[in-house]
Amino acid sequence: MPEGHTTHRLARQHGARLGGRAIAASSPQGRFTEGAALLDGARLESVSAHGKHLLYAFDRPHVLHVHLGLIGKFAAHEGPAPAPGTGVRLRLAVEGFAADLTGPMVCELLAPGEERAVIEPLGPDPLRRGAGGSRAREEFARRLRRRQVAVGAALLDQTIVAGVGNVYRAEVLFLCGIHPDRPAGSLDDAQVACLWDTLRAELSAGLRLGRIVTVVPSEVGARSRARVPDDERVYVYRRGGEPCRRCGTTVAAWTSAQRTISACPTCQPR
DNA sequence: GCCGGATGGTAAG
DNA sequence: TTACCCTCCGGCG
Repeated sequence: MPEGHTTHRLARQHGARLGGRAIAASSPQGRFTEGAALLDGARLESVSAHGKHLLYAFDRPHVLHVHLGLIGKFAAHEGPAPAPGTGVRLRLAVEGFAADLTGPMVCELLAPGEERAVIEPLGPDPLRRGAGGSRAREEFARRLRRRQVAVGAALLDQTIVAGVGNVYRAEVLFLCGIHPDRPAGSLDDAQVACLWDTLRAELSAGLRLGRIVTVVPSEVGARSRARVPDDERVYVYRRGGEPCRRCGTTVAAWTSAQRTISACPTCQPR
């Protein structure tokens, strides 16, 4: 389930449980054997998330770069770690905790300085420190308006905003009442501000809860986000053909930026 | 048991 | 635009 809230959650968890300690690194699957050998026994200094990218700094020159992609996962094992499955690309372990990485799009070691090439192109990340300031919001607005594309496509472009995926783009556009096919350059200041503020709020909630819940709890009869049932967590994502939770209009679905997007034609007028 | 899609991204045609 | 990579899981027979 990898959008930005997932990487930031992992960065926190791994920083807390593995940081400051000597790590046992291995590649049970065998596809990262050399990298794991270079990290084995190193002390983990810090873990940081930049959009969907994770960077692990050690007391060694190389930096571990992980991108989960669509299907990558980190499984956490508290206490004695079980024997790793054959699909585990990388296990990072200390006494009492192990993190098993499967199916990542990227798992590589970067030479000193190479992290810049990963981080520099990224747009502002709504979950990074400083995201609440005016500078980050203005940077988002600048990058969004610079491009002559539909706002639905723009939100998936990691050089415009980092960490947004297919769920949050659909949900945030619904929450702001903006049709995904609106040209990004046609949005007014209030709409751009709404997008940024809503991205920050929703990704933060996802980070806190560990799952994506964008519905206002009272609208589905729940008392808090944490209590919203799994099948009522979102307004429009993957709900094409079903009635809008707000107004009952049939939710539309089509393709935008090579991915399926959904929107309510009434709540999100063109 | 097989097929296809999924919260992602790139590279080739 | 299409193909492809990575892994798992649900739907369908």
